[in-house]
Amino acid sequence: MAEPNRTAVKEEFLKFLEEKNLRITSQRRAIVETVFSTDQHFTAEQLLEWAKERDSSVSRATVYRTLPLLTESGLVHEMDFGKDYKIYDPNYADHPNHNHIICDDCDKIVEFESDRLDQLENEISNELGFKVKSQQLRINASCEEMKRLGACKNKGN
Amino acid sequence: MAEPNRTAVKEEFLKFLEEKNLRITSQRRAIVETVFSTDQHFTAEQLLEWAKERDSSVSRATVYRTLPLLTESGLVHEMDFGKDYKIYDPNYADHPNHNHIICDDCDKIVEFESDRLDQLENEISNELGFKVKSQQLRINASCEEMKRLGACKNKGN
DNA sequence: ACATATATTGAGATTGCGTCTCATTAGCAA
DNA sequence: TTGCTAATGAGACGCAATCTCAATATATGT
Repeated sequence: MAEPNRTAVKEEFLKFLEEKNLRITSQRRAIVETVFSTDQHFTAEQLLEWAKERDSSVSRATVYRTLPLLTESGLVHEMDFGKDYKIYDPNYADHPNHNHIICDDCDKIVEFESDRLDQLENEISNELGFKVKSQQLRINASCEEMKRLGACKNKGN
Repeated sequence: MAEPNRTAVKEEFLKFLEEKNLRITSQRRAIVETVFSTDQHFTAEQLLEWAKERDSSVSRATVYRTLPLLTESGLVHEMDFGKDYKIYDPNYADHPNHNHIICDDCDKIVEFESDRLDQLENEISNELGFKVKSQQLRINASCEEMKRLGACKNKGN
């Protein structure tokens, strides 16, 4: 997976701000630069720390105020793995519907996409009278058991 | 959906405690009675309030200490809907694989089960080298949009 | 460039869920 | 009953996230 075109994503977010008549401040610039200069998942507190290195004037309040804008723009995805903090994924623009398998044995997180899954979700939601806005499937799994069966397709760990 | 056999579930949990050499205290009795006397979802704080009505000696600490036992027993399911509190579901013994649609318009939570979904999850996990242990699908949806289309199947609200 | 309207900011107080501490109490087995 | 020790309650604490409000900075029109 090659490094995505980060510049385009950054500009897309600035355009998003403009369209909402929101101002492009130096702090928001620093945050956007930070977010789309990595493809790692991060927490709000991590983002605060990183953004502060870029522009020490960035405050916790601004980070927490900007994150909802980032998720609303559809360029960052907010995830909940059952911890008491949220995790953000800056790769969402490229893979808007990906899901996660968390391995309870080795803590590995594997992402996957599935058109069949998306379609099934839409079907079920429509039947129940809803229109899907977003979805999050989390599968907790075991790789040990697959190793025992000789069917584990994971490399290390 | 008929009222499930609550007495059996309560006893199952007491047996679970016994097997782990844990003591059956009056507070735990009150909590168990409370949990399995409803089929509604609840938060830890709600459970505390309800259990206190039954036995005023039940404290916050004991509720928070008992909830992990309830989930470990498999009789209650802990869920994370992205809020800053967790939600607990006492119907899990009867419907161990159900999923949730949360309506962002009216906050309604609808449960559903789907064999096709379960099967698809198993398929995908196997392909990736994992064995499913548990899963949680959350669909955030809109009923307003369906109403606009005249396709909303929800009654009130 | 400059002035104006107002969106945005930072510092720090505050909220709220959940956890921890520790002295006291109460199950339960012998 | 006794003794061991799991379990308890009250309240302190931790931590992510939100809120307040006076000060500041941005975008727009002139």
